Amino acid sequence: MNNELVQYIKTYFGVSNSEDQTKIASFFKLEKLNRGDYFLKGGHVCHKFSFIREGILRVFAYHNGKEVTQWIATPGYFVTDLGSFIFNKEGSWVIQTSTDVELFTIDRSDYVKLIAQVPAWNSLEKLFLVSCFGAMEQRIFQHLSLTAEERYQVFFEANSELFNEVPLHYIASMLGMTPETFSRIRKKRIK
Amino acid sequence: MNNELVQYIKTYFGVSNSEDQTKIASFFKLEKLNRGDYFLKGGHVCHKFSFIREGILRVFAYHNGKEVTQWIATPGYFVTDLGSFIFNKEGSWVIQTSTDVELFTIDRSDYVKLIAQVPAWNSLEKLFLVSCFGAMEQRIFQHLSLTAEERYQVFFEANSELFNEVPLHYIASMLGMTPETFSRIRKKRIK
DNA sequence: GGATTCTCTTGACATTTATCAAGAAATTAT
DNA sequence: ATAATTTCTTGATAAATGTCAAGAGAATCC
Repeated sequence: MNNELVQYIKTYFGVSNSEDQTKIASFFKLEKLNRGDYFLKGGHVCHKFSFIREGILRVFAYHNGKEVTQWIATPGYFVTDLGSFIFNKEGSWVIQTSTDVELFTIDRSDYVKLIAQVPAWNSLEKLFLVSCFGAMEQRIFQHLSLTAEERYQVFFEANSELFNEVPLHYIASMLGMTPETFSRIRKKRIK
Repeated sequence: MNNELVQYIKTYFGVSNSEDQTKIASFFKLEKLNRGDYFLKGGHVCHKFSFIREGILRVFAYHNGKEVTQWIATPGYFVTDLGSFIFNKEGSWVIQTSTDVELFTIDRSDYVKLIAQVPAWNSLEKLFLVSCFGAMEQRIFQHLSLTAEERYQVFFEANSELFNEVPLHYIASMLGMTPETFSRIRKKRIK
């Protein structure tokens, strides 16, 4: 387990110092959730930051009474409501497991300790956030410059496995189209 | 000048320690650009991070030979190609002034010194990035859940001054619609 | 200050995407 | 196993948005 987590930490934060790796890893605890459980309920403060070892979670919010999927979080990546976790304020998102899930989780009080005990942490986390920032810029750019069909294609090429793992209307929503449009694009592309 | 910059630094990073404020401010230098100048040219590495004292810059990229505006940067905010600046790699964006501009600028070598001399910096910058991260999440959510007209309305309510300061087709592009659609929405709303 | 370019609008029309309704297929619950 | 629910597809139609073309007005250049 620790090796796995250490690997995530290396990948995410580029920690090369092995002492830091071990120290950072020691703050995270294995957490299991059942399918359908909430990682974060609407209107609550998010007190956890987790790497996903196994399983899938969906980040969404309501708009006009409908669920709009903002992101689908998969193994090897992290999950949290970042603003809520860092600033200890009410979250913007609902986060729910879509399958049974295994996480490496740190809660806020341990996170505070981690920052105190690993001086490099803030720098590492900053670099990590800059990477995320760039990914979000690209995602916005796609909405400014691509059609629904092109967004489908780009996403499919990078995430084809996911299409067998979650209801497709989650992906449709995350790409900013209705399930019907999504279905018609698929039909066209399979021919 | 310094007071102004110190104010930005307080606003952005929530620095309360006045010694840090002064120290941070001392690394930034006033830079003036003329209208039409490039802050960052396509394919180059971005070696600056700047607060905007006066004027407007546009962040864009090309798609199918057309300029797509990703962001319009205004006074009181910052401008850079973050991933390029931090990781010293080729930028994703072109950044061009839309008016004459006055900036408080730090270049990469001074940025390295700043990090070394102000221990709190990484932590401050991290918090700043988390805020930006949340803003981008919201922007994506708007593309998933709002129509062009609704995006217009939300943006107009928060940024009405901007509509007198830049060509409207920049704003149209940034909101993910054509200038024609933008124009028709305006017509409808003015009545 | 006249020419040129850029900006914005408008109309006609095409295309994309959403909506509504229905049903088949798959999954889940009892 | 059966029923209930969810997921996915399909068709018909409506609405939103894009494209192309033209022109008026404003800003900019020489």
